[in-house]
Amino acid sequence: MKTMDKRRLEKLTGVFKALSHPARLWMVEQLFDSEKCVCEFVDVLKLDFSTVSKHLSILRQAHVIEDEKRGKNVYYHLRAKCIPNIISCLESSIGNREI
Amino acid sequence: MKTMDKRRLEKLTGVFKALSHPARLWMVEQLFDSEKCVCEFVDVLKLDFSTVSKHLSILRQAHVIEDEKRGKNVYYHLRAKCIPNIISCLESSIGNREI
DNA sequence: ATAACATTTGGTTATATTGCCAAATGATAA
DNA sequence: TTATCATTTGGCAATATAACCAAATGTTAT
Repeated sequence: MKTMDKRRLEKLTGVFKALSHPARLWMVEQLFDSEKCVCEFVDVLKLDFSTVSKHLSILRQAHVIEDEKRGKNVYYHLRAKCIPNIISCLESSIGNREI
Repeated sequence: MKTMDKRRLEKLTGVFKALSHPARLWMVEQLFDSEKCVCEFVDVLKLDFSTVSKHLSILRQAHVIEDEKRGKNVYYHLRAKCIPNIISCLESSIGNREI
């Protein structure tokens, strides 16, 4: 495992780690077709505003999503455009077969 | 967030969680072109045998890899064949741009 | 300027993950 | 059978993560 490989691995694992929480993955999926503001997530997830904000921050740091302040709100967009494909690929590869 | 969606999300986050550790992701990459036995990973990673075995177990439970006992050894194979594509897709989407 | 709103940050506690060691298992070799 | 080798399992300590609450920030409305 080379040094440069280490940094590459950390970047990649950062993305996977960001996607490895149900609330975060769900929010990412909500961004597939349109931007959302933080409050929209809070309403549905029934988590504290601060909790949702921290989850979004983890996704942003991993470059999965990006934020845009507009008026009083912050809107989040999908940045890593390949994630929809990744999810459907994994679902057909793993999700179908039980056991 | 529907109930069935919840199970789907947990399955998917299980895969992402499995891939979200540098040693595990590295081992998965080693399996891209050929099977490996546990001892081969231990030698390079310099982690305890038991630690490596547990990491592999997490990957197996997530259906990312599968094991095959042969003689004294256990050989691991890649099971989720789309993972090489996923990684290269993420690398071009995220890995290239700094900040 | 002050108030109200949306979001983030800091702090704390509960839970989960990671790593090692030691012991258990399971297969082959002597 | 006994010994040996490869791997897994159980248990423990250190660290990381997730949730909440309270306080801080920044923006718009009055």
